[in-house]
Amino acid sequence: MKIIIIDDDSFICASLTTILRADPAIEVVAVGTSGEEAIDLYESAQPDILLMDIQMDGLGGLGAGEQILRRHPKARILFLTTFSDNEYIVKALHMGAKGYLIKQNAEAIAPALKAVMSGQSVFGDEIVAKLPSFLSRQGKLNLSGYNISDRETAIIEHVAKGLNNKEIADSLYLSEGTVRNYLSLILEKLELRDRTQLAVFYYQNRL
Amino acid sequence: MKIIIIDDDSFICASLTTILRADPAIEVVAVGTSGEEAIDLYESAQPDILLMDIQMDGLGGLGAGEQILRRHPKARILFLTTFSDNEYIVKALHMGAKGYLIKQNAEAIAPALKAVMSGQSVFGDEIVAKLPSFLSRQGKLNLSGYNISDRETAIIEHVAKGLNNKEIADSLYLSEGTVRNYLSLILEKLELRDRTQLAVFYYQNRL
DNA sequence: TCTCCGTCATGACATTTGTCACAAAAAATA
DNA sequence: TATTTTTTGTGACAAATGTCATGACGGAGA
Repeated sequence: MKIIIIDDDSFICASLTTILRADPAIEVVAVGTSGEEAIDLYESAQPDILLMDIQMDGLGGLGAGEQILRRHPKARILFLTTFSDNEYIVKALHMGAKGYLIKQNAEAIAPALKAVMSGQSVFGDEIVAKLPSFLSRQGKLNLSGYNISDRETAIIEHVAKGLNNKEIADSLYLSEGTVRNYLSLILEKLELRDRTQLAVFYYQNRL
Repeated sequence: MKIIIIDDDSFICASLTTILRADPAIEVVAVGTSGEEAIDLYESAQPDILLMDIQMDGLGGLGAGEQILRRHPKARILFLTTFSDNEYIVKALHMGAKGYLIKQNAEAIAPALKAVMSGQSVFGDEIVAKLPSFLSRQGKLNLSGYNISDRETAIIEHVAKGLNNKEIADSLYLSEGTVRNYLSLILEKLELRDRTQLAVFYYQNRL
């Protein structure tokens, strides 16, 4: 498979090239040191995978990746990084990158390339470990340990949408006073003070 | 590397075994058809990687994975799935699985196993494509379009912790009245009604 | 059957919250 | 210097919120 390597540190480029050339299945067809170069080289060499540092001067890995993907939506781009920077991870995921690897363990790059070649995406473990903290949507509330009824759960979910007592009452066909009573009970059970703390609790305990 | 295969469909087990045995680097040391069996086999065979269907009767792949990871935090578990179910993806990520593959492309499993063995995590492209929708925005609050000052941002962050006006005032060395005025202004700018809606906004617009 | 529990409700009350008008002090700007 | 703007503050007010006492109703279980 044909690979292009992009890294603004030419020493890293050389190291990667040497390591990858040791694998007969991998052919390094071009090496570059900037995002701009990555775009040109991608056009001319048409590689199977583009292996690119994410932190570079000028356009940077993300910018170059975006432009390449705009022209070639099926491009396989694998980002390399020294540190696992939260912001980059999220942007790379949004962009449609095929992976995000830590430079350190160089011997892991060849297997990663093969996995990408076979249609998967590969992420360094440090990267994956950060993902759960980014996810907050979906999933039910974790109310184990507390004794919360269905009705009460419904109230909690409405509070977490930002509804006031009147709106919750209308929505659930209850009187406003009943909603207030439920809420008072919920707050006591969860050891919270007010509806805002309940909303905070909700969003911090979703999985 | 030593692999255990778990799938409640014994035909799939057989197919996977055949495919993986074709690779000399892979040794299938055990095969099972339930989550309970996975736990026993993991203990007895001590594999490098556990390849397991996520949808099974009884304990299920997630339950078995949780129990195994509790005993062996360094266990490498790779989930297989027929469909990419959102809830499973999120739970698998939280659990600390090393990957999540679609069963369909069977030839991709061996490369994935090698990437996992070398310390990466591997996800099918259909899975990765769903991730961005689970993440919201960047680290800080996305206040573009609104004109929110530093002071106001500080108030917002305190509200999002569940503090009341008095507590915010004490924390920022302001009078309670001032905090109320700021909050009133913030709510107007963000077109929200009360502090609970502000907290909800905060948690839905950050990552 | 009786009791307990969850659901639903009302009224009263104190507190918190959000809004508004107004203004002093400090900082930035002309 | 004169002027705006920003930051901070007060007091008053209505509405929303949270708590409490109290009770009705129905179902599940002892």
